[in-house]
Order: sequence, then C-alpha cells, then structure tokens
Amino acid sequence: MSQRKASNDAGRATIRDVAERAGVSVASVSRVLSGNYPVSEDLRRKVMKVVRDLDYVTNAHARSLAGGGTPTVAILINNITGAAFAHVAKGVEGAATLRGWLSLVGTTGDDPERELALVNLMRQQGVAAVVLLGGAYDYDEYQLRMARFARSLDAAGSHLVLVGRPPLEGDVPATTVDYDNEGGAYAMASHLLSAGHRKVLVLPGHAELTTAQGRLKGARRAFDAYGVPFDPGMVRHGPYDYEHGYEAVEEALGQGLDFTAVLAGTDVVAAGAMQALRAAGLRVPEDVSIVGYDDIPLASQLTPQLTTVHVPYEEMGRVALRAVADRREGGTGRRKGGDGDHLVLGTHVVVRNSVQPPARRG
Amino acid sequence: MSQRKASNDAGRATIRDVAERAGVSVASVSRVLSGNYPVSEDLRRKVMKVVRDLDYVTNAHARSLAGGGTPTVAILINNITGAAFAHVAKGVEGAATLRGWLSLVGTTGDDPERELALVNLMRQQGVAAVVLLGGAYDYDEYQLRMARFARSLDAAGSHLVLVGRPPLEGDVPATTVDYDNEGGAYAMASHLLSAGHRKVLVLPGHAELTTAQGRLKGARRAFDAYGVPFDPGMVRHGPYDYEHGYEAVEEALGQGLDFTAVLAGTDVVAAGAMQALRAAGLRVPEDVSIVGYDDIPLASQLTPQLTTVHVPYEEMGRVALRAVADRREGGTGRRKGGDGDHLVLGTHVVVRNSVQPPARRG
DNA sequence: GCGCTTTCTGAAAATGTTTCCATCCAGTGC
DNA sequence: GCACTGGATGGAAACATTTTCAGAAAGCGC
Repeated sequence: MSQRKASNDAGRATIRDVAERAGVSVASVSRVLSGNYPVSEDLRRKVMKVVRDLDYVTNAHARSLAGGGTPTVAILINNITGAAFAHVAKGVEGAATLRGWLSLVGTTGDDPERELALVNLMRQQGVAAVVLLGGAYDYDEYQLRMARFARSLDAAGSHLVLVGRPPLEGDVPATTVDYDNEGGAYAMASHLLSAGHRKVLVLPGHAELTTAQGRLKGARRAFDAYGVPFDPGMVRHGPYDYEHGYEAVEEALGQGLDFTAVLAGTDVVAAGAMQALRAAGLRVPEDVSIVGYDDIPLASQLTPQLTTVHVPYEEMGRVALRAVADRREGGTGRRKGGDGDHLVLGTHVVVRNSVQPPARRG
Repeated sequence: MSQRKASNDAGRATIRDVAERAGVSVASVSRVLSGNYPVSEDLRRKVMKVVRDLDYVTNAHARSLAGGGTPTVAILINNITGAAFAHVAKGVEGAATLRGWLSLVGTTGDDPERELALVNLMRQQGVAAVVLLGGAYDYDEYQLRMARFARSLDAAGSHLVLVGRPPLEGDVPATTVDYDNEGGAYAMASHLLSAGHRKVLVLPGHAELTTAQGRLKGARRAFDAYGVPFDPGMVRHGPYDYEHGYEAVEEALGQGLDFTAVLAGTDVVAAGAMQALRAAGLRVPEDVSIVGYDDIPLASQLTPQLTTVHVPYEEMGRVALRAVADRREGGTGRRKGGDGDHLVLGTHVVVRNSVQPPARRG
C-alpha cells in the first residue's frame, strides 16, 4: 500500500520481489537468471532458492522489450489440417525448439485479407521471421503484395520466408524454400508413360495455383519427351481435395472418356479418384492405374498403396528455419536478396502398388 | 545523436517517432491507434497519415507490458501431424482468431520433460491459457504434475485446459474438455455385436493411455450388456499407428486366432489392420469387418469406407477456447474448480461400409 | 601496509506502450 | 462578460526487465 507496489498483489511475482526477498539487487537476480554474466556461487544459491519458493518466471514481454528475449518464428498456413503442411510446420517447429526459439501459428484460410492482417500482427510481435506456407495463387497482385510484406518485415528487422511457393521477382528481401515441383511431376508422368500408359486423366489442381501449374507443366514435358501427344481434353482442374478427385473421375467416366491411368495432383485427390473408380466397378491398378503427389502417410495407407512423388516437407521446414537462424546469427551481412536465398530441395518417385501396364483390349 | 534516440535508427519506428512527425503527443497517437478513447477527426487523420507513411506497427511487447495487449492461448500437442489433434488445434486457433486472440503452438513429442519446459515457457509469455491436448499416460506422477501446472498457471493469472484427457482429481484450478470416450466405444462395440459378431479382435491402444483404457472399458461393457463373454486373449495393446494395426492383425492371423471383426482403437490403426487382412487374402468386410475410432478424414477415404466413432475434435477446440474466454471476461468470479469446469461432448457411431454380419462357416 | 588489478554487485537509464491526471479551449447559461 | 461545463489533448508515471557504468571488496605484489 506504499508508493511502491506491495510485494504480493495476487498477480505474478516480479524480479523485484525476488530481489527484495533474497536481499540482493534486481540486477543480480537478472544476471543469475539469464546467466550471461558471472555471479558468485553464494549469490546464485540465494537467488535460486527464492525463485523456487516464489515459483517465479521472468516476464517475457518485459524481457523482449529490454533487449533480451526469445526469438520467435511465425508460421502462417492455409489450413492446419492439411497433412502436407502439417509436416512443414512440424519441421519448422522442431528446428525452432531445438534452438530455443518459439513458434506462433496462424491460419489464413486462403483469405488474402487475413493473410495481410496476420503478417501485420506478427510484425507487432517482433518475430524473427514469418514463414508463409503453401502454393500461391498466381494473380498479378500477388507479387506486389508479397514484395510489400517482404520489405515491410525487413525494415522491422524481421524476414519473410516463402515455403513451397515460387520465389519473388526482383530484388526483394525474402528467402524461398522450394521443392522441385515440376521435376517430380515429370518423373511421375514418365513413370506412367514408361509403363505403357498413353491415355492419362490429369488432375493437376486449381489452374491458378502455382503448384498446380508446375505439376501440369512437368507432366506435359514428360509427354513431349516420350513423343506422346498431350490432350488438353484429359485435364480436369479443381481443388486439392478428396471430393474433387472423386467427382472428376465420376464425370470423366460419365462422359465416356477413355483413360488407363490417373495422374492426380495430390495423394488426397488420388484417394478420391480411386474411390470413384471402385464405385464404377473398375479395379485399381488392374483396370486403371493411379499416381499421386506429396507422399503423405495416407499414400501408403490406401489399398493398393499409392505410387507417388515424395516431397520432403518436414525437411523444407527445417531448412526454412535454418535459413533465418543463419541469417540472424550471421549478422546483417549480405542481404542482397539475390539468388543465394532460393533453396530448392529434390523430389523423387516412390514406387508402390498402384501402377500396372495398361490392360490389352480391343 | 542527442540524448534522445534519433528518430530513424534503422530499427522500427516508435510511437514517439509518429508523435513527433505528426506534431502531437504520444498519448494522442496511442489513443488514435487503440481507439478506446474519443479523438477529433482532425487528429485521427494526421496520425493515420504518418502511421501509413512510416509503416508503423505498435510493439506488442511494450503494449503487453503496459497493460494492453492481445491475449494469447498456447496449444501444447504431442505431434502436430496427428490428424485428430490437428483438428482440435484448428478449433482452438479458429476461435482464438475470431476474438482477436493469438495462438502459440508447441509440440511435446510425448516427453514429460519438454512438456514441463513448455508450460514454463508459456507462463513466461503470460498466456491467457495453456491448452494441453491428447490422451495422457496414467502414471501416478501424472496427477501431481498436472496439479502443479494448474496451480502454477493459476497463480500467474493464466489457466490450464485439458482437452481429451480425464479431469484432474481434487480441487485443482483447471478446465477439462472431454468427449464421451467410453460411450463411443460402447456404441461401436454394440454395433458389431448386434451385427452378429462374437469373436472380435480388439486393438484399444497403449495399456497406459487413458483414452485406450476408456475405449477398452466401453467395449467390455457392451459385451457384458449383450451377454457375450469377453476374451482378454483377443486384446492386443500397442501404439496408435498404422504399423501397430498391421502387425497386430498379422500376428493374430499367424497365431491362428479366430475372429470375424476388428475393433480398432483408432482409424489409423484400422487402416493398418485392413491392409494386413488384405495382404492375407481376406476381404473387408465380407470376411472380416473392421471399425475404427475418431472419424478423421482418412476414415471416409479408405475402401471400404470405415464405420467409426465420430469425435467432435474441432468443436472441442472451440469449446476449450470459449471456456477460457468466458472465464476471463467473466472476471475472476467463481474459480471454485468444482465440477462446473468439466465439459463432456458427445460421440456417435458413423455407419459406413466396413461392417457386415459374419460369414456363416463351419 | 599501500596501491593496483580483478571480480562481483548495485544504482539507474533505457526499452515502447497505456492510462491517469491535469490542462486547455470552446461553447453555454445567466 | 463571467464562471462553468465538457470534451479533447498533453505530461508523466507505471509496466518488468536488461545493461551500462560506477563503485566496493578482495586478492596480490612489492
């Protein structure tokens, strides 16, 4: 009740409470706790005892304000329940924890407005980096928006990391961690072609989504390489979900489309496609082969197990975090924003049981 | 270079920079931005212009320290890639965002040590609540540890929420959001029994896991209710993963165990079991019926689609957040820690295509 | 025993906000 | 015209910590 706050006002204990009770100065307590300055064993003991007695923890906000503080990385994701991106998040979070960093998570729900709001919110939090996950829509405005985010974060001493999206054009202070999307699609399509398939139903994803574009392009290149004409009529665009896979195949069958294989843009789409084929009385892979993309756990849990493209999602997450950690520890050095901060990880085909040579028929 | 910080020291702009540039007081800028006090239109315009010019965002740490600040909820989870808990996380995060709250995420990897460290870390962050997800191991120490967490968080003005775990004993300041685990198992087992199955392979999960215990108990009760003797030899314990489902069935078949249905503790376990049955040349559900638990998306993506128990994971997340938000807004009122803060949500069987009456045979 | 170095400790400034309290100014009633 | 009211604005304290700077104690050589 004096001018100074009474020592035990319900709320949490402060460093001053600890100092008073231990009969030492506030500065000493701070030093004991942060351990970045030598203190006598005697002092340490006294302080630590009081800390335990009071169950004291430092106030992270005050610490951050005063200069100390744990670095925090923000993960922004469309949908936390998507298996692929959950793995990236796991990679980021795991690597962050390893270094004693904290991770914040926000979901954007595919809403650019929310994305903007979240980036700003993270900027307020003074995060060390903002990691943006997931394929991007290739609108004109996208490049501008991202460039603005990047500069804005950079100016505030933070940094933008794009994971699973194509890098930004021009001299923008952002890091990109990408995978060889097109190459994976090329290899996957080649696998089908070399098994003898010529009529392939292609379900690459939304036409505006950068990942879908890359996967389609890779498939096309494979057809070219095999000298097989690519029929645009065999392409069905749509979202990366089970329902789309199901409906696309159902519709294609309904239209009497002739195909011996399905090249799905995603394992989940492949699962839907598989179900639709079964519903139509077709066997997989005897009548129709199916391949997916992503290699999420589902791929090996389906029957038959799905041949698909492995994407190193978790590693991408780790790499993303390492990139920002290095940059931060390496001082402010070389933020030229050149090609040095575009990392590309490899993909490869995982052969399982969902592909067979096409059945001979009239 | 004067005593005061020069107005543009590379780092982020402060509220003082804005105030100076706009020719108003710091207090006014604060009022314009937080909008909790009337200001003239003229002032607002002046301030907002400078805010935009400088791309200023408030420092969340300073704000929190001074008393304002966004409430934050921490979500602690074993494994972010588990589908069930991803849905809870989605519910929490979604509800948090709706109220302008922030969500932190940490993964414990089943390590009690890490769980402790994370709870403390969250306490430092001054989070409004810590949400702990997932079935707990029923060790003696568990109750004590959780009770300590609860009291410690409570003393710091925060709050512990247990989701998908049984409530704590005694007068502990914690909220529990649970689902009718045993009831779901009872209903699921009854479904099998009423279809005529009498020999059922039961894969409830790890024996020490509280969720597994509940599921096993529910199944037992159903057997009792149907007057069917329950054979403990038909129970196989193990982790909630695909491999366990596969291996348990493989082993049971190898031992010549006679069963017409599999009661899996989890959809993922069911998927493994299904694969093993197929590998042994058995058809599902013609030869052997299978049921799961959780109703994650995988359940409806398998062939045949899996009959399972729906658990309202996402809703549990929302309910958990609502509980802490209400408590916080409702003032400090009634923290009696009584039964009022144990919420139980219902479960129900979702009938799909993985169950058939057992085949007649010799 | 005295001065010098070394090592640890304490006082106080600084961090960027919010909010309480005081002030000022314009309008209003008489 | 004067006191008064009420709404907008500014000054400064408070929030809990880190860190710099200065000072004290202790050890050591001569």
